[in-house]
Amino acid sequence: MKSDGATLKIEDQLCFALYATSLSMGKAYKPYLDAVGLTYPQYLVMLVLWENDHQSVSEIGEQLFLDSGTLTPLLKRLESSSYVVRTRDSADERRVIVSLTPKGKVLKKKILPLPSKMLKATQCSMGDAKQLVKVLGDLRVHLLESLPK
Amino acid sequence: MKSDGATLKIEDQLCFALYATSLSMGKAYKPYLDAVGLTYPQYLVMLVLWENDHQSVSEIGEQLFLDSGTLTPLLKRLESSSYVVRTRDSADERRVIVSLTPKGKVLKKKILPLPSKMLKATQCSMGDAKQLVKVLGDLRVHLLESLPK
DNA sequence: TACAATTAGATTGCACACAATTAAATATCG
DNA sequence: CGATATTTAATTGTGTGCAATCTAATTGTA
Repeated sequence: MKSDGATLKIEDQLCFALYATSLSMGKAYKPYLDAVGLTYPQYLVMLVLWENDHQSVSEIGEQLFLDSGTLTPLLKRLESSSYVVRTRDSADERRVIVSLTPKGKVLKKKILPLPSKMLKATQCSMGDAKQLVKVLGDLRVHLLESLPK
Repeated sequence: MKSDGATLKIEDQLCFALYATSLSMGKAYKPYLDAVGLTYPQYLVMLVLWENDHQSVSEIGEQLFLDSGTLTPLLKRLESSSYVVRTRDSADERRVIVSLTPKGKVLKKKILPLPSKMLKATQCSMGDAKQLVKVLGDLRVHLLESLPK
């Protein structure tokens, strides 16, 4: 039980568990999202827009912790799928406003059962899930705080 | 508190928490791994090899839940960084054996303090971390079990 | 021993992530 | 008012992830 070997043991590592579980989550979503032609990050953007339509790229990015290098091509793909439209804000021409199309709004109804289906797949109770969301949220905050500014 | 809106609320979603936390973990590792010229997935491969040198691509993939489409280019980059060498198994020419170079072995000593540094960044106690690793492991198993075979 | 099935990697194509840079528009300050 | 700073996206380049396909090698089996 020397600490060297134990510390590097991959099975014990929280960060690998996070990494692997996150990837498996993406795989679990895939069959459902393939059916409507979305990827998981695209689905997240749709969630953000279903909550509040007409948001700028950076507003969307703040909620998802993604930058424009990721979002710009992703949003263009969502636009070419006719789920959103991108228009310049006439009040501030630097801003691009992303809005749902009718097709994008209709999709919400089709997607509604998905979160509970995924929760079932995790085999977590609602209470377990809520607690885990909190723990993960704290973890994320701590990890981001640890970054050199 | 109608369930429709609540269910789709992104803040409540376990899967988004996993996704965002996993990405932030990668960002937290980055400054340390940049210093030795590794990415996080490359670091995982090195961990696997430090535990057991001389493994095939598929053996590495089983432990990391990654396939050859991901590993082949990643391993080639590790090879061009002189951390590993890839050689055909003469007993079974289909297999490619990945082995540590002296430089790859030396790196282990330099990396040793990293896991405890990252654990500190999470602000989790060792006990918290152990429990979370278990919860995440169960979650991963359940999610992968939910896939249509 | 032929020959079909399986296995192991490599390859290809697409979609993220994200750092770094660029460009345009707006805000601000002297 | 005009130069500078800031803000916002877009662009570029690198590195994963992963499905699908391909090729070569091995295994099983009649």
